[in-house]
Amino acid sequence: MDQLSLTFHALSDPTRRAILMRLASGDATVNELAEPFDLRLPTVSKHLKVLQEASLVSQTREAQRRHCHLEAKALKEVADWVWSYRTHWEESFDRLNAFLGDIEAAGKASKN
Amino acid sequence: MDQLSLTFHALSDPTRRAILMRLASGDATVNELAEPFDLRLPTVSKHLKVLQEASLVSQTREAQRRHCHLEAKALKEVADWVWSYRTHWEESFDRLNAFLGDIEAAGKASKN
DNA sequence: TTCTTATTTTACCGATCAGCTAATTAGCCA
DNA sequence: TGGCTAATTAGCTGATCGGTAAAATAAGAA
Repeated sequence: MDQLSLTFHALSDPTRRAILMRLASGDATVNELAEPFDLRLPTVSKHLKVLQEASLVSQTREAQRRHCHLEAKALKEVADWVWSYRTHWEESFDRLNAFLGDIEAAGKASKN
Repeated sequence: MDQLSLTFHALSDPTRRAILMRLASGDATVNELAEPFDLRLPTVSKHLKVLQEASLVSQTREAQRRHCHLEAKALKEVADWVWSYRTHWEESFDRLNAFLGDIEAAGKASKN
């Protein structure tokens, strides 16, 4: 599978996005990451595996503990991909603005 | 399912991303979209349904034809989400720069 | 009305997904 | 060694996925 598909798939799960958000505030062990969820440890472990395969998270070992770290580079690749569509949402924004402009103009015209 | 999960899931398939890229260059019918792929029409039709449920594509009917249109607003929501992690990839960029700076400094020092 | 074109719906298949429990690995400590 | 803690692996389930063929729907054309 290509990198972008792996990344988008990893991000398509709310639990995995929550894990990323948690890691944005600092590294954490698997147990710490699992704590806020109503999920068994193997489930969280599996989610972490998906995030690692998408290069969104890395782990370093210290004794039995695994310290998980957010790898933002993969997120930047998503940002770059989606950014290439920027002109399209700016276009619709322009069309909306033009439409609202027309309404305003019509409103002013009706007052004269 | 929440909007972001729908959108990320829709984007996790390369065929669907290719469809979006094609639509970025202009509206197209279902048959036109299917043409470059080695896929049956129902398959493409299903992909389009996923994209529509994620609000990434809209359709308007003209006779039998369905004209598909890229809806970039959903992409902007992805951009906004991923943009909130900006500081993290800038951080690692800074760390890389600092590292390269150190190497450069060490190189210059060794020449003296 | 029948034919053709455009597209969706239905029903099926094998693969993958997210969750679970139970068992296993790995490393610390007594 | 044996036990405790941290985490993964193995194996199961039901749901969803991406693909198919075949049938149904919709609307213009003959």
